[in-house]
Amino acid sequence: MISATETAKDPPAKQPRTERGRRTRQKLIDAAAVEFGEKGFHEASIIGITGRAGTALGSFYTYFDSKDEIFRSLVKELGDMVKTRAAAALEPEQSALEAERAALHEFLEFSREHKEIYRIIDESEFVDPQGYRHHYERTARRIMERLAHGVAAGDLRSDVGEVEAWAIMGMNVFLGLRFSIWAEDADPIGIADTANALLKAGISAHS
Amino acid sequence: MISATETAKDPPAKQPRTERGRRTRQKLIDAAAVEFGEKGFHEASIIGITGRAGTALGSFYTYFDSKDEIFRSLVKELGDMVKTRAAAALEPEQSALEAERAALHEFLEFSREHKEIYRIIDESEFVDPQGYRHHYERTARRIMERLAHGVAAGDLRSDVGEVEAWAIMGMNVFLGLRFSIWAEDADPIGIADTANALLKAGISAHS
Amino acid sequence: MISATETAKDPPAKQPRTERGRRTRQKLIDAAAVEFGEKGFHEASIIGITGRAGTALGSFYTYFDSKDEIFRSLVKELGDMVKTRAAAALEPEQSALEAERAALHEFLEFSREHKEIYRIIDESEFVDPQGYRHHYERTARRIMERLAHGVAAGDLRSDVGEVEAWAIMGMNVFLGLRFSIWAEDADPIGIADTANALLKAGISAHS
Amino acid sequence: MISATETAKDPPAKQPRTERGRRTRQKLIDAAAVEFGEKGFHEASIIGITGRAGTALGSFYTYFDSKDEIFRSLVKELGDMVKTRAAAALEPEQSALEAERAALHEFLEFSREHKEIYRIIDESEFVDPQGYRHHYERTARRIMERLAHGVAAGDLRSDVGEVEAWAIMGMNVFLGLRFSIWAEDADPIGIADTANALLKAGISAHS
DNA sequence: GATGAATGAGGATTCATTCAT
DNA sequence: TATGAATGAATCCTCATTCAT
Repeated sequence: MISATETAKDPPAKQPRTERGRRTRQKLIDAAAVEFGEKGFHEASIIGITGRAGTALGSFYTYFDSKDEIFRSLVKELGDMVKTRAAAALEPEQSALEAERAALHEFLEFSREHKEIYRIIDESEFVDPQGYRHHYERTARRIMERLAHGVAAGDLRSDVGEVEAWAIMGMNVFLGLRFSIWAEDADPIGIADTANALLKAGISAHS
Repeated sequence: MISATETAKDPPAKQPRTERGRRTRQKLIDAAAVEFGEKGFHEASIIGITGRAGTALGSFYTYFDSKDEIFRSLVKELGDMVKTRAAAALEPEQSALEAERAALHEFLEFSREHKEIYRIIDESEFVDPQGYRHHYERTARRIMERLAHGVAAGDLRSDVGEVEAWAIMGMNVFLGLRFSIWAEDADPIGIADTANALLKAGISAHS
Repeated sequence: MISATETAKDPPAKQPRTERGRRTRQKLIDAAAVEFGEKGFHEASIIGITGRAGTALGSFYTYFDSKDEIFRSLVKELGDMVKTRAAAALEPEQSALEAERAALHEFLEFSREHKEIYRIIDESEFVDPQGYRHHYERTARRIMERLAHGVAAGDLRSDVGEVEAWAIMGMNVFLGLRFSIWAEDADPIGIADTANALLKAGISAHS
Repeated sequence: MISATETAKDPPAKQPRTERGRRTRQKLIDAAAVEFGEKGFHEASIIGITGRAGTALGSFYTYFDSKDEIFRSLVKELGDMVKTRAAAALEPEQSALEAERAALHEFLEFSREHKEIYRIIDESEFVDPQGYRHHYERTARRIMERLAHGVAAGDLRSDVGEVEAWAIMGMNVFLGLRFSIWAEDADPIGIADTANALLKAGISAHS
């Protein structure tokens, strides 16, 4: 149902062969994150990227085949960062609900540090549809795995599954949009607690 | 879920004076929905739109000032449709939870009929950022109003508020993405029921 | 052996729909002949072509999809011109040898008027290999047909065929290069007579 | 037919000092023959050449000043090869016609072994126009000298001269194109015989 | 109103050549 | 000598928009 593996073949790409090359490539990726985050894919320009990176225009093509390719690299890198950050926030003995609270909290913090992530992931729907879909499917899968653990541990209702995973992901994404990107007018911990209360017992008065 | 976005000042636009003109204009709007939905804003072209509409390139500018303008018109039109549909699905005597279930169910059905809506609303983030933000803020506000009703009626916990509204909107949007746009491998009624159970009592085993 | 037909499908191309458009297109073709003849394909530029044609850069793309395409159109046009001119020079009652003399003479004259033809046909070997091959194969075929007539009429030896056709074409092309393109230091009529004497009786002293 | 083109001043070029260097240089020349023959001058790239040669990009400039220079070196090398081959095919006591037959036959064989020669010589028209012209003028001169010998020996008509030399060169080049490069569907000996019969007595039935 | 030709700013991309290691 | 990263000039092509008919 949900694709089971990371894309088999990362494009072989032009991998730098020296340390100096590796550094230049990274400068370009970082610059691209800023440029794309600020202007969006279509308004962004290679000149803008290399300008920010402090390299010559041509150097871009030493490391990337095209504007599309660096964008895709960026989407993947951001996805990896989210995954890493989320994983780091989890602790072995946590209950399923505590894990979701920690994951959301971490995501809210991460989004505040990397505001560009929303525009880049959102725009990947048009620039790199496969990467876009992959991003959300892998994220949903991670949530499902956590939920499955919770079910196995007896923390969660036994019928909890994919629908709940996508619902949780949607909650998280929109809470990030509202409280990390558009305004920081509420404490991430409070948001995470509130959302967690919803998950724990719903919103009904007579639970 | 996805509602009309009225940009502050609706420029009076070039209104057709004759019936023939009105028909030509509508043909262009319909063609634009297909073109934008299929290709996204930037890949779409005026030629593509007029080609589908069966009019000459120049005729486009008889009715619209720019590519941006027809895009915004389209967003507005789609928003109006959803608004109408959503309103029709609600019933006066419904409880707050029943209203949310009905709203989600209707949205899932609508999304299946108008798959282009996701791409168009999503892309408005880049084409008409103000409209994009406005769209979600107003939708969240509408949900908040329903929740407030529920609180007043004693159906919902008294601390339910903005965070829950955004969480619900996020759930709905992502459930639509997964189960209406990407695949129709589950029954909208079942999805709506499952999501509603989450809202009602959470996912914990010991509620 | 030698392909029997003109290429089935001339690319549909962007045909002008008005008289004005037809004129603009022709201005571009004429300008391209000069530009390509002067600079060669790779040094030539679209700006150079539109500059000579007196049109805007973008107008080029109203009529041609690419630099390659106009080049190919040109190769074809030149090939057609050669064919037309050669045909016009032939007369019904001519003997085979007289026909060859007339064809060579006409070609020498034509080459003097259209010196760009050599560079363009020659460069088509690299830009439009199919067109290049097609050009010489169709020319050889025409010569073969004339020779076959001559054989049938009893003017020529009965074993005359494809080898002789290619030999004659080669003679003509190189005589044109030497006496029409590089220098006009001899009279086309004299050249044609001399070459025709070779065809008639060879160069041996004891024929 | 295709002979060495010595551009007025052979720049001393970067001669390798060591045996290892000499070998690297030769690897580059060989690789260039393949690359240019396959892609033509403009489509060929230095990276393509060094890739085939198995050297680093930068090493190219240790041995050649530019892409043009290696191209010219290649033309010269090919020319030297043909010159050697042609000379070896001629014999002292041959009649003028026999010499032409032997020269054509040898050229047809050589072209089959070195199909790249056509593309490289042809493209020199654009890359090294002086060399191109020089090449054919010198080849024509060589044929003229052979013809002059034949006239002196009484083998050939006394009015045979430059026109016939260019005609013969053209025949040979186009027979090579047709029967060595494009297809090998006929025996070089047969071709040479047929062409020689034309030279000997023409194509007329009543010679 | 309808038509389609004309316009030109704007940007991605290539690749020969230079240079630091 | 060998290596491969860095450079940037050069140009093709797109397409929204304007305009003449």
